[in-house]
Amino acid sequence: MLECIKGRKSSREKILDAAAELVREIGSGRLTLDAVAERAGLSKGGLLYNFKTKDALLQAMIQRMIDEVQAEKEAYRATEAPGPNFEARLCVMACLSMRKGKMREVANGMLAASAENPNLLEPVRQVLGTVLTDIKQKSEDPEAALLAWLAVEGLNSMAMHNISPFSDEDCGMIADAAKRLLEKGIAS
Amino acid sequence: MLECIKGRKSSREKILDAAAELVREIGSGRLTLDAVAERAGLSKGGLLYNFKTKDALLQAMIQRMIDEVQAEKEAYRATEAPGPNFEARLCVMACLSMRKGKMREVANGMLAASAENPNLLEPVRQVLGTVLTDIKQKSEDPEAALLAWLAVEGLNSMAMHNISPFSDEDCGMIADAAKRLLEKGIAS
DNA sequence: GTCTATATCAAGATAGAC
DNA sequence: GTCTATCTTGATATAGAC
Repeated sequence: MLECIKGRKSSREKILDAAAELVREIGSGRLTLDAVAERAGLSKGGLLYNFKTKDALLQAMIQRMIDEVQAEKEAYRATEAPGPNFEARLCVMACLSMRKGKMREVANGMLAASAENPNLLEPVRQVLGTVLTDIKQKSEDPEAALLAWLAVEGLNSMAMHNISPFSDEDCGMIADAAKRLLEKGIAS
Repeated sequence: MLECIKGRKSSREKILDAAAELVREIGSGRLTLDAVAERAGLSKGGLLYNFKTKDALLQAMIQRMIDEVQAEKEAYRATEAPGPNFEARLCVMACLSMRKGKMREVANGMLAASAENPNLLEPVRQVLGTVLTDIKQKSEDPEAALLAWLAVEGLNSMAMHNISPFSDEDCGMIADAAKRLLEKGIAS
């Protein structure tokens, strides 16, 4: 949060980027400090100065993912037009934004943490719990809202594991369908 | 397929069960041959007689998962009442059945393979591709069908990573909502 | 703040006895 | 078909120089 005075990214950011990139390339369980250090352009010593242990690195990857999604959601809160199932719509939009740009890589932190030490996912657990109660309480149609949210989570999960069979057009169509479901609900 | 003459499970089955169990307990990236051997009740030598390499074990875990889901789907094909989006309904039902019993553990094979060697997920990729074209072609309402399928996949993904915030009642409600979406479609 | 060197340990795989 | 070594590699983490 404080690192942006210089034009260059801080070492921490470069390291987190490198780690997230590597997960997809070599597998979440093969993420080694050596590989991260090389990709980030410093030595293992330099890496371990920034993150005392591998768990600390993974924890930071998780936290960054959570922060980015949260920020994305709040950005949509400011720009989205009001309407039914507003809170769920924000979640869906934020999830969908994980398909593009840096966010896509950032999500790999979850895979890496899950592989190494499932306990590190505790913060994610908590966020999902909050989102669930939020959607349940604030939605005009909670069932449609949960289906839409889960659908984009499913989409993201497949993308994260690199097994998504969906083309970009498919994804656009699904995104539209999810938004329509949020607006109109399930037919009766 | 041929191992069921004796009352006992074959060694291969015991090994696959042990491996699937361990993934959730210690993390997909920490799955070691030693741990699997101990849990399965044999030595590492015995384990490596059954599976020449760790990749072979992971590949077998993946294949078993695919086979079980496929079998579940075909079982539903025989018993489910006909109706709209029939093919999608089978997929949704099969996915939902992964929440119970042995199936739940079996799905962990995907995590283990993803951690160790993402290429091992290729069979999963192919199955998902087939399911997608199937649902697209055979559904009266492809958009509703895809949303319902993705929603239960999202549910499974969270369960697989042990980050699901959904209670059993939640899951029942979501399952019902997904089925209703398949029957009635999105409101217009 | 980053580097090299190294200690320590765990994991996959092999060989051969039973 | 299963067991007990053992080989070899690679990965985390530490210590201390620059």
